[in-house]
Amino acid sequence: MTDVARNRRPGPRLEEVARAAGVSRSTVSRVINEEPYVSAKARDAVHQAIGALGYSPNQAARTLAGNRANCIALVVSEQGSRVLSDPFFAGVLRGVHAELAGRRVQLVLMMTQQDDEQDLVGYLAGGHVDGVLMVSLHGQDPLPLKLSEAGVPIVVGGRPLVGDGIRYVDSDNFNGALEAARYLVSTGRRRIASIAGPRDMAVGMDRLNGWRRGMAEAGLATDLVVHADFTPDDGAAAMADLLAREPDLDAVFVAADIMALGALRVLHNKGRRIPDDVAVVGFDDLMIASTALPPLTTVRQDVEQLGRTMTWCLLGQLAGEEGLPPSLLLPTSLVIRSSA
Amino acid sequence: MTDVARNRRPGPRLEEVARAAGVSRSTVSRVINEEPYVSAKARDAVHQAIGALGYSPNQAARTLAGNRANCIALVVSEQGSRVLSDPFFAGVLRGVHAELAGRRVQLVLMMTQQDDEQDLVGYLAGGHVDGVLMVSLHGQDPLPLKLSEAGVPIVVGGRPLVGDGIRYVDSDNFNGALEAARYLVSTGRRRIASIAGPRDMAVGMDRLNGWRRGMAEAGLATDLVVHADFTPDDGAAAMADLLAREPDLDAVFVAADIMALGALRVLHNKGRRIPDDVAVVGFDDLMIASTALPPLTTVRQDVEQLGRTMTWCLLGQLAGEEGLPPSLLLPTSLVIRSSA
DNA sequence: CTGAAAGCGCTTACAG
DNA sequence: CTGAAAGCGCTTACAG
Repeated sequence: MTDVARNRRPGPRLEEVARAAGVSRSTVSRVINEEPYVSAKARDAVHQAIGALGYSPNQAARTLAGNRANCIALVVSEQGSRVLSDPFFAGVLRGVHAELAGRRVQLVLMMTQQDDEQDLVGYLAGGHVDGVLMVSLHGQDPLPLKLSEAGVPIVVGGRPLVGDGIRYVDSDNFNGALEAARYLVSTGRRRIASIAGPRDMAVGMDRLNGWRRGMAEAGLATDLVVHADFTPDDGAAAMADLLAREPDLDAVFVAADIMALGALRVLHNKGRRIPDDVAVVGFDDLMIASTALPPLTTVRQDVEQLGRTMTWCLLGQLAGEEGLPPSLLLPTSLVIRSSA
Repeated sequence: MTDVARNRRPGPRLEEVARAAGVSRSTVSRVINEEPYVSAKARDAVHQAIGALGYSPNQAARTLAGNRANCIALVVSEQGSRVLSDPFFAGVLRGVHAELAGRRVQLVLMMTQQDDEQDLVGYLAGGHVDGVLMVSLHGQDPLPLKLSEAGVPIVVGGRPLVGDGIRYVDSDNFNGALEAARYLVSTGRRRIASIAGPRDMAVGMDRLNGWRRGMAEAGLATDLVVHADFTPDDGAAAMADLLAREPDLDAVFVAADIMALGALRVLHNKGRRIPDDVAVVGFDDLMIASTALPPLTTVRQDVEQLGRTMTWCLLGQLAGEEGLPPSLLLPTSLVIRSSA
């Protein structure tokens, strides 16, 4: 602390750019913020000065003066802290980042804990961020609604189960599951089970309903359903359960690849040939789907695109754009491999 | 823009806290920053006022006035944009976040692109962040060295191959691989191969060298080595290669679970029983290790702890703590399942 | 232990 | 299209 200069942020200031370009600070600011009503001559001079000096604006000062945070938060509602290793989250993050590239918007990552939710709402509503992207694996999460009520612009990844007006982007889980069901029917399967996701998650219910619709179209029964968590072990337990109830089932639609992994193991251990005896279709198209034994037929969702679209929606909202869709569903596609 | 009040950050200011507590702004600031030389009476009054008003300080103003960013960057050097879905990255991120909890330090996520590296160095060295955590999967990456030379405090996750003075935290890959090798030897294996990682990554070389040392200890040959990328397909190709060269190999140490997945598939397809004919040991202990067929014996590294430790190192450095270790290796442990 | 005052580096009406 | 000036909300020597 003896050397004050060392504590000072290095680099030129807007002031110096103005001097070098022969204009006022106001004009430099306008150029930087790409405002209209700047002469081409002034603009060029400023750009050149910025380049020559290597100027980069102080974000804190911009935020303080502009009453804009230049920052959005990605909030992950953490269930047992396993979210981050989820490929879904990773894909969304990748998409968010890609969409933000080149914009002067920073991404701050926040995770909710059970106890600090009120703090988090206070923080996010307190102007530290301009808007919020949220990935909530748990549909009942009250946080999106609270933030929305607090006036924070928010876009949720995955349909929330509570809060009607909340903008979200999701994969079209219903139609993805419907397509999977139709495919199984088209290949001659008749006794088709489903390992569904949790009841408190929209993704679980939407995929279940899509499968149900497909069964109904074909006049097939929908009694063979077991709900399970999105883990291999739960998928395995569910598969064992289904086989005990109906040894003659000839297909199973598993609402997530990660559960399908467990289901494949159980089918293999019980001596069922895949797909000869039992056809298996998963959902998500994780990397592990293609390396499973046998390679898994599955419904592909593009989670990176989901992240990009969420970000696009939020930025549009922040820019005051008109006519943005309230919510969006992204198409899925069936990837046929060996398991069905 | 007609309603100016709407554009103003909501909530009370430090000024109001000072008034409510009956002290000056300076004193409130000191309390907030936990500085010494504040009377207990003043401290209590301030805390009470903060609570009553629901005050939360404006980070931008703190940053601007304090010449401190209150923010660290997590930089991910992106190779083909597949990094984010890597469980390694996810675990590190979780650890970083956990270690940051409760501190008034924000985490900004940045990804390097090929073309903007100079911009990134400029940005990170420009005082926008106080320090940098970096996860570079590619050991030759010049970025850590450049940042270090630019005076940016940095801690790297995973040993960098260039830049001697750079502080890093890594798992003890050498000893983990050594333990794996010793275990295979102890179970009577004699013709032991290894699928090694890429040569340009420290993690690849360290695990290879650990295995070599274990072989040397037992007087066994180290000729059966194939280098491969950390993907299931590359692991599969490497396994096929090894079997072609030495049909009688009785064990293989695979330097990453994700490659082991492919190796298991090839061994299975070629009719080798695991572990009866060929024992397989992986590295990492990913979730997929326990659900592989058969469940994979592997060397566990605690990547979340890696993230926590990186963060701890960086924060200590920023706080000017003395006697911090230059770099750290975290212990690994062998997890014995069915494959070996 | 405490307060008055300067200053961090921008943006933004306002007046021209 | 442009500039002078006020102000964003804090921190930090400085003086006491």
